[in-house]
Amino acid sequence: MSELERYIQSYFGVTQEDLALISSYFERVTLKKGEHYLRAGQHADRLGFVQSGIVREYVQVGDREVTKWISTQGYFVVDLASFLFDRPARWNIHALTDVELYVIKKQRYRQIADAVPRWPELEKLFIARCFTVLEDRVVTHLSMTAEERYQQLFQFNPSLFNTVPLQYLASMLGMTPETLSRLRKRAGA
Amino acid sequence: MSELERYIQSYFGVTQEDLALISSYFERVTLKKGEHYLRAGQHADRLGFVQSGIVREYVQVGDREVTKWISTQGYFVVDLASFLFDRPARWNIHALTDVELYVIKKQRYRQIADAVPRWPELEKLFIARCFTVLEDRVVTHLSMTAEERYQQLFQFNPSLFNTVPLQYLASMLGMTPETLSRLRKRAGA
DNA sequence: CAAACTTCTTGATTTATGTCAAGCGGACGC
DNA sequence: GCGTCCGCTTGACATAAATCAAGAAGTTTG
Repeated sequence: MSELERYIQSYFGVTQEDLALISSYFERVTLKKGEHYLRAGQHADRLGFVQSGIVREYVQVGDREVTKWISTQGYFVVDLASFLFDRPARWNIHALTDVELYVIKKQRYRQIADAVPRWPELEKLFIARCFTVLEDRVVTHLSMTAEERYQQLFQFNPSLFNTVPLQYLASMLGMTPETLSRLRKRAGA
Repeated sequence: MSELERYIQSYFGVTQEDLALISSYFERVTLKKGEHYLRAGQHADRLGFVQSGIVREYVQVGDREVTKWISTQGYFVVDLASFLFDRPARWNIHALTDVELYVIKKQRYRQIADAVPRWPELEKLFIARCFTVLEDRVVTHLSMTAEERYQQLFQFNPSLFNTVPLQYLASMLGMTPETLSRLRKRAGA
């Protein structure tokens, strides 16, 4: 059972047959460190699942890059607005390490619904979960200081701070690299 | 055609028959100014649609209230995690004016899917739209100053600043009432 | 292996925003 | 109509975080 299948199983709770069917629709894609999987302005016509490696989603704002999210094993990577609504992608998606993905094209993705009748319902629940995670993230920014946001992320996933360049974590937390560096020093002391 | 029907029509593009059917599942509820529609910890077993009036969604954080969103005509109000996943509500939902809602109970809501086969798909797309709006809101907090966030909201919906107490808008924008007051003064001058 | 980049840290300083406190003014009840 | 309350503004000050600049540490490249 691949990581993808394990993930679909745990989140969507489908049968073994459906599981094999769904995962057969994906194809394996590898990215070299530094390679782009998607660039803003393109059409995101495929959905990726991170099997291994680290992927960064960012948006160019003026002369700086704002990291929206870092995806590691078990995350899907996509520009959802582009994928579902055929709009130009807003996010750049970029490999921070060598990456293995399972990827499904939009056209094939649509066929899942035919093969698995409950799929739209499962998919709805999945997206709703993502929505509620983002709701929390917004509240985080409305109610916490930079230090509290750092502490929260560190407690949730300390290993990120070994594996991901700190400048990207700082951006994702909404602070400068200098500030993150100082918070880390303070927390460590 | 009610505002609710117009809204469902424009977003979900269903037939006249489906439209009438769906809207018949809702019932009209009114709230007095200051009344709570939902309190954190309760189970949100109903979904509301704002027909008129202004509704505030907030969360208690320590000794202060953080306003997550202000809903006016055309918005749905619900704690989605509670409604879909039967978890205790995290948001308080509170009438800032007298409010007219159309409300549907979860049990009846489930019946829509039986009556309108395309419903799970439509619902998925609707939630996905909400998700992408929140994605933008997160990026807003990662990349903009308090002043830029104020400008953005003011340009998007200036009338909010006449109709909603500024303290709540300040909270929703992630700043103090004093800061919002000063930004408004500066922008006006 | 050394040079050239990156990335991170650290210090000095500036700026944006928060906090505290006082006062103004409109809305509401009596 | 007058006091009271509530929401907003304003000022003085404190603090968090950004910016600018330099240097250290680690990595990649030739």
